[in-house]
Formats: sequence, structure tokens, C-alpha cells
Amino acid sequence: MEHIDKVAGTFGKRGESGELLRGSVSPAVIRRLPRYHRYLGELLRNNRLRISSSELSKMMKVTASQIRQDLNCFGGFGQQGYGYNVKYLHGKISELLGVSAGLGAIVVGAGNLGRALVSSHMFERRGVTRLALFDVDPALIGSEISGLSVYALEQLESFCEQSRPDIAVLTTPKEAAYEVAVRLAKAGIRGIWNFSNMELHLEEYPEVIIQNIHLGDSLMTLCYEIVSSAESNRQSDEE
Amino acid sequence: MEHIDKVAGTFGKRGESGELLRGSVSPAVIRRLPRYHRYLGELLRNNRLRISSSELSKMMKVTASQIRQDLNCFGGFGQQGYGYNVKYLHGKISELLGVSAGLGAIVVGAGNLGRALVSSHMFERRGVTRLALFDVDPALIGSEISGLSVYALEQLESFCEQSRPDIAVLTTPKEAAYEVAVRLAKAGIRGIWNFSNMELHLEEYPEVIIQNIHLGDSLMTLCYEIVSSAESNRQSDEE
DNA sequence: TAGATTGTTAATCGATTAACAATC
DNA sequence: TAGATTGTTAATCGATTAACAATC
Repeated sequence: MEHIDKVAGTFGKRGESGELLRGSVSPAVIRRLPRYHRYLGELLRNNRLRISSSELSKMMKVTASQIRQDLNCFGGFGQQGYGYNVKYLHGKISELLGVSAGLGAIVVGAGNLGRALVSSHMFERRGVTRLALFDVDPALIGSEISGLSVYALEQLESFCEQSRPDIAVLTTPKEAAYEVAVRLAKAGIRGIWNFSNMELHLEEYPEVIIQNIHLGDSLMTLCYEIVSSAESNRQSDEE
Repeated sequence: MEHIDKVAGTFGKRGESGELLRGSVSPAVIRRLPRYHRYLGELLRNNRLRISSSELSKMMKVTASQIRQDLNCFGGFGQQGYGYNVKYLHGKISELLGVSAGLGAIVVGAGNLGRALVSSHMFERRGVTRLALFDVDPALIGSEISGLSVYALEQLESFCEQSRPDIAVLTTPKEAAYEVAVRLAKAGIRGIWNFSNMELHLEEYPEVIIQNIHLGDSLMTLCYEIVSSAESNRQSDEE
């Protein structure tokens, strides 16, 4: 493994303080990072020591060129003639994705979706600590879901002041979403993972990073493709 | 409204049998359609009769050019000097997205996420009928969730033969996903909305459309951005 | 008609792929 | 060393934006 230590010491686009530079990387590349992370995690579990961009490209159904190009945005993670050390590369991408950053998350809205998300291993598996849930329903407040307390929404600010969560998962009805988002922003939240069906854009708080998720949009593109494929079949039948 | 009837009769890229052509439209455009649909639905609820690409562009934070370019892939839905008729355009996009196609969906896996999805209004709101759930847990089989029966997974094939669902929402554990997907493909499903954490690619059944959803990936890009913004703050502090 | 706004072409920008020199 | 495979530059492709003629 000594060659990897050498690589790590020699290459890599780093800031003065040694961390990896992320600033100027294109969104397209960033969106692909979690997928690399997943595949490398799988290889790691299978005890693979090394992988070449060409073998990985076959597994992931992307070009080897893209893999090399993407990884190189963050530094030279591989080695000519050898490929990539799976453990090392997985670790580097983990680092990029903040797996070791110790982020904490709260879930606002303890309905079906809130429960489903908080009950999954999604957070812990990615190094994110689940801290608490919040809801307005008196029947839920004070109860426990998946080992976490459900607090009253009024307690949001005091909780944030004490526990400084980084991420808020928003699963409230869309009517409440904007108000809650502003309260979260004021309370110093750093990112909002928004599943409420209201698209959020907090112009007043540009420092808060928002991911608007619309599961319905994804269902609709699936429907589009189903209906379109039916149509093209019908058309080729007619020919 | 007569001008719109005229537009509808005069323009539009249509096949011989009159339906809208979808075949050659770029994926980037298709992914944006559901968002147009949402914003137009909102305008419709607010009783707006017409909208120009430039006003819509301000609402949606995209360029007016992109809106016109996108909509024109499917035909001339607007009118020079007037803009777009909200109801007409919303209807056209609904049609494109298959809202009126009468698709039916089953949910395989009645865990937290399966329940959450099936309990939302997501399907009916988009013209998709929820038909049933399937699970292997004897405690769930025979019960009802959100007004739908939970069947044993063994009944999948017989149910599909009878009710011909178009879409299967897959929320099984990842170990089961591939086998279930193949069974669904054999049973004639047309699309799989895959939330299991296994990426599906059914090479043997290219006619089956698969949408692999990885919520964890989206969480990770949020983490990436949070950690990166912290880093760039730190760096500018140092200067 | 005059003003507005689309539809559409051309120009720009960004992302992907190909190719190959560097190098392990 | 020879073979393999990266890192990186150049070429291609696709998507976005700008501009304006067509036209309602």
C-alpha cells in the first residue's frame, strides 16, 4: 500500500490547510460522486483492493474517460499502470462527501414520510447523526420514533440553539414549509432537505443550502416514458 | 379562447393519428416537464388565464428562452403577442406526461417507505391509480393500508395477470429487489419506480422502463455542499 | 395598426468522449 | 524493462442562451 501513501502525499488539489478543494467543481460531477461512493463501497465490502477506470466503467455503465475526468477534479487519486486503490479512493470520496464531518440532522414533520426517512439507516450510514423529530400533532409530541424524541414545533429554536443541527429534513405539509424553513434559517441551519411539495428558495438566507426534492416529478417522468414507449410501439405497428 | 383552438388546430408536432410526438425530445427537456406542470397547475388554481414565457421565467428562475425552446419541442403551444393560455398549456403537458393515460400502480414492499408513498396523494393527483400492495410479512398480508389490500408476494403474478398494472413501486430490501424486478418484468409491468437501494438494469427486458431512485445520493450531495461552503468560508476567513 | 411575444435559428457555453503522453 | 493505466489536453457533442424575424 506504500504507493498509495506516496500518491496521497504527492498529488491532490489541496488548499493551504491541506483539505481537498471542492469549490470550482461542476454540478454534474458532484451529482455523480455519491454513485461512485456506492460502487466503491460495494467493491470494498467484496474485499477488492484495486480497480481500473475501465473495469469500473463497465460496472457503472459510464465511460472510463468520465470516471478519470471526474476523479481528477479533486486530485490524483489513482496511479498509472495500477488503477485506483479501492479503500483509498472510497475514503477520499467519503471525505469529499462529508461522511466524516459529523453532521447532525433533525426531521421536521413526523408523518409517514418523516418516519420512513428517520427509520432508515440512510443517515447513520452516511455519517449523519439523527437528532430529533418535530411535529405539531399533540398525539405525537413526547413520543419516540425510531429511538428519537418527537418535540413540539415550538421547541425548534431552543433545540437548535442547544444542539446546533446542520441539516433539517422538511416533510411538513406544503402550507407550513416556507414558514418553517425561515425559522430554521434564522436558527442557523446549514442545509434543508425539502420533501414538502413547495419549492423553497430562501433569497434572504443565501448561506442556507436547499435541496428541493419532488418525488412526484420523478413519477411523472416515468409515466412520460411509459406512455411514449407505448406510442412509438403503436406507431411502428402501423407502418 | 377561440385563438387557442386555432393554435391547437394549426400548430403542434403530431403523428399521423394526431397524438403529440415525444420520441426525439432530449432527456433534459423531459426532466423539466413535471416542473412546468406544477407551476402551471399553481397558476391554474389561481385562475390565471395567460402567462408569457418571460413572466413564467421569473417565477421558475429559468430563462424565458429555455421555456420557449422546451415547449416548442412538442409543438406551438403559445401565440405570438399573447403568450400561453394557462389552461391549454397545462392540459397539453398533462397529456404529454400521461396524466390522462389511466396508468395503474402497485407497491411492492409495505414497509415505512411503501406506506408513506402509497398514503400520499401523489399517485391520484397525477392520474395514476393505486391498485394494491405486496409484502412477505404475514402480519401485513391481508391487512389494509390507505384503503388498499396488502397481498402476499406469491400473489404478484396472478394479480398482474388479472389487473395489468403499469407501474410497480419497488420498496423492498435491496436483497430482494432484483428477483422481484425480474418477476415484475415477466408479468408484463411497464415501468419500475425503484426505491430499493439496489440499482436495477434489466438488460433482458429492455421494454421495461426503470427509474432508480437513490434518496441517499441526494442527501450526500447536500452534505457535500454544506461541508464545501464551510470550507470556503474558512478559507476566506484566513485571507 | 402598433405592441407584444412567440417560434426558431445562430452563437455560446458546458459537459462528455477520445486520444495519447506521462509514469508507475 | 515492458505493459498497463492514469492524468490531461484536444475534439466532439449536447444543452443553454441570445437574437430577431414571424405573426398574433
